[in-house]
Amino acid sequence: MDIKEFKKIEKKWQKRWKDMELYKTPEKPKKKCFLLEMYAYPSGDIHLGHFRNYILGDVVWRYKAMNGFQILHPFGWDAFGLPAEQAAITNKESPLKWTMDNIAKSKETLERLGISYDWKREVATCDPEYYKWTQWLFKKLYEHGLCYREKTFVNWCPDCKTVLANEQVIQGRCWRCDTAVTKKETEQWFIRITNYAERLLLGLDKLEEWPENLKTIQRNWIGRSEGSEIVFKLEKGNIDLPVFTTRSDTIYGVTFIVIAPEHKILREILPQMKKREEVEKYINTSLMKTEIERTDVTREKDGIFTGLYAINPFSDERVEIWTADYVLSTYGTGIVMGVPGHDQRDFEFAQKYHIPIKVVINPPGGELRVEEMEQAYTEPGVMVNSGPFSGVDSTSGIEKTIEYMEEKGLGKRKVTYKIRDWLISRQRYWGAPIPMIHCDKCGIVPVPEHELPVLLPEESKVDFVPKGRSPLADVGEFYNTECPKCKGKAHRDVDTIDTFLDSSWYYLRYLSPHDNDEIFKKEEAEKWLPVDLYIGGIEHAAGHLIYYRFITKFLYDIGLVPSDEPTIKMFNHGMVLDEHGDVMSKSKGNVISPRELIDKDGVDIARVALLFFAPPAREILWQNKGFKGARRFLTRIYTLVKKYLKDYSGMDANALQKKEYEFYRSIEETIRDVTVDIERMDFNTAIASLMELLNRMYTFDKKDIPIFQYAIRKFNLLLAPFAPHLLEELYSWYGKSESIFYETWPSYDENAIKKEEVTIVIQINGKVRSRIVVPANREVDEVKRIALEEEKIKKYTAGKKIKNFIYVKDKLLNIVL
RNA sequence: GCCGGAGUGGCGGAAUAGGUAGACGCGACGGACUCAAAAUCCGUUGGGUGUUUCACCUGUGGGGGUUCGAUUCCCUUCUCCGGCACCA
Repeated sequence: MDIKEFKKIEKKWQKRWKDMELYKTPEKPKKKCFLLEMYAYPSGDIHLGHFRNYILGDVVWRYKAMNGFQILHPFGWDAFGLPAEQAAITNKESPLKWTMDNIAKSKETLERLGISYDWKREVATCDPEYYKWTQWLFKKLYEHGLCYREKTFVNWCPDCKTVLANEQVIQGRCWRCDTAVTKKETEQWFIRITNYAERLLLGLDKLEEWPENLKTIQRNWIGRSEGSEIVFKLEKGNIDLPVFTTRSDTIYGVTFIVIAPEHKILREILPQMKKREEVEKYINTSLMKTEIERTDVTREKDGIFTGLYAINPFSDERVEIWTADYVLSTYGTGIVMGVPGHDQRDFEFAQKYHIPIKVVINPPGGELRVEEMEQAYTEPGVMVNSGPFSGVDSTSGIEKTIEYMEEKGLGKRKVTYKIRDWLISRQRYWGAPIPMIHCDKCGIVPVPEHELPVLLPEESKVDFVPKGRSPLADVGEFYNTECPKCKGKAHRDVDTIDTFLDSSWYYLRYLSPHDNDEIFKKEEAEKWLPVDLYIGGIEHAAGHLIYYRFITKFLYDIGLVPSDEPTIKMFNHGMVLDEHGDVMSKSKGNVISPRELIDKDGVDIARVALLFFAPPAREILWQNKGFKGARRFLTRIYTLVKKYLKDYSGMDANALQKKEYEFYRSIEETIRDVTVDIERMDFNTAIASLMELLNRMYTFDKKDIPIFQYAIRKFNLLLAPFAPHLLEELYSWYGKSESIFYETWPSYDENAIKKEEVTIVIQINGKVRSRIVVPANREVDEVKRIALEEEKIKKYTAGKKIKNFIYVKDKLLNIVL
């Protein structure tokens, strides 16, 4: 079959489907399915990775449709973000136009790919009708005390000239431009996601249909750690120096404490220091360092003694106060107690600076001697030199010291998380403006709801070249405003919202994308939520998918959504790599565009090839050759149907001859296998089963009898989700006028699958020596008797004593000699 | 360093409540069709040995174990990929 024929069919059906509104979301779903794939960032055109993701969803749509589901299958655009602005800076293009052109192009490609989206529900986050509600959501978070402004040291990308959330720093580098991230002290907006840390963690246990590795990434990211906060006191002056520790059993071994260089307390106590200038110098050098330099594990730790002392609340001992940049200001209390005897980092630090080392835990049955120690002893043991706790087992010592400190008011039990509050303001133009107003008199005042959206100023008035402050700061008509409270002079917040807030709730806007009065209709939420299946890449595990869960929990708490988890089943597809296993990228010049593929082979062939290459969860190494198999397969079915399709008015399975009945059985088995495989998203093996059946159809010699027509018809239904255009065409050849996707998915004949004859493997000592064909369901004795009469078996058993028989019914007999 | 995932023919990959390893496809080889080639159709195809329409040996990264029987379970080790990485 000519490729042109495929393309003609493709065009024909894409048009018909559009005309008949095949993908339209039903108003009143009886059996609902909310099917979601991650929306796309419109940078140029859809790429092969997207294509793979979207055909996975498309197969599910078609399968579910044939199983009687009413489906919501929407699509949209993650349309705000830096690349658009970058295009504006480098090519003097309008960010809006750049974005809209890319959306148009990508959308056209998606339509040509025949993906089953209900385009009536399309959303784009840069649309004021959309970002109005992003701003509304920001305000809601603010109203519920989950949004606050704070001046602190934050991640700063010197290239993008904006701050970054923790999730956007990948191994010390900016997620977008790969520049080493530095620290900068500024005032920023944060969202208190840490309030939800515990629930985000516990919720994972209930997500049974989420991949285990994805949940592990989230667990690690949340990083729950149980311990206690112990309050050391500054020796002079009534200042608290709380430390967080998981090892309160080592409290008597503290010989110093370390404060993070950017810690506020350090600045407070600075005036008391004799060596103030040196300490200030150290602090400044630390702050100059990049994230990579500071977190380099191989680097030797350094620090400086402040000259001040603190008091250990357990022992009343005086300990040195140091500052060192290996201590992170954003974790725990930003102050760490140094126990060199029992923590390797503290040990190295103490050795370098000649700080005393104390043994307070002895190994079971042993005794440590400081002079002989070459490293810290970090294992459990017996507490010694620990006042009232001496002799206590160190594991239970943790609990006992906590009880003690709570009783005496020296500290308290504490759970700490690695996850940080979400830094959400960005010093860039192309995003949703933060809907807040700063008034000298009234402070921070939210923009009233009826004034939303706060529109981005026109592009012609904006200078996009980054200056380290938001471009909006220099647009007078945007900046200057009136305070909603006192009506006095005020100014707008000039930052824009992190695009991860846009994407945290986009799935909800699909529920009622054109509603101007509400973020989404509650009754629509009741109808469709939660998402039944969400398909996207694993790279979003510790970013988008955490925010997505978090915002859902928040909206659940304020009564807007019926479930506190957004998605029942999550599926991560693998990446599409080039033939050498490298990521496809423009700079490498190894990009293959979906358009290129479908121009050459047509959509159905490209779909089958991509689906057949590997299981969807695994990565694909691109192979041009692989397409040949898909092309052959689809051509073969086309040719066969064209040649042999006839009228068909049913067939009687019971009247079939033996060979025909076996053919019938193989059809029924294929129905079962394909169904099971699709349910498990094992699309590659589903297609393999269909290939097997097709091979059998080719070699089946009576192509003029009803059973063959039966095979054709079942085959068409089973293949339809994978190659929809072609199968729709073949279906129309039966004289059907409706779409094949209104057909019912075939069920199979249970009785036919039960075999009346089985092949039993005969093993001698676990090695296959022969096979016998017997009627199904035979007992061991009968099989034994037949097996022992086999010539091949006799050869082995002659003169030997048989020790044992292992029989697995209908499968195997193992004779143990 | 810690936590995940994976190692199966020339290649992509099947098969794990332990039970015929290599489904299906690519490639290769042989045959049919053809003046010829392509396409198509029909076969063969893990490696090895032999007396080569058949028989045996060997084989799922390496080593060991449990078992009548291990790609599957356990221990150990190597390699690759991914996540986190001074988190106190």
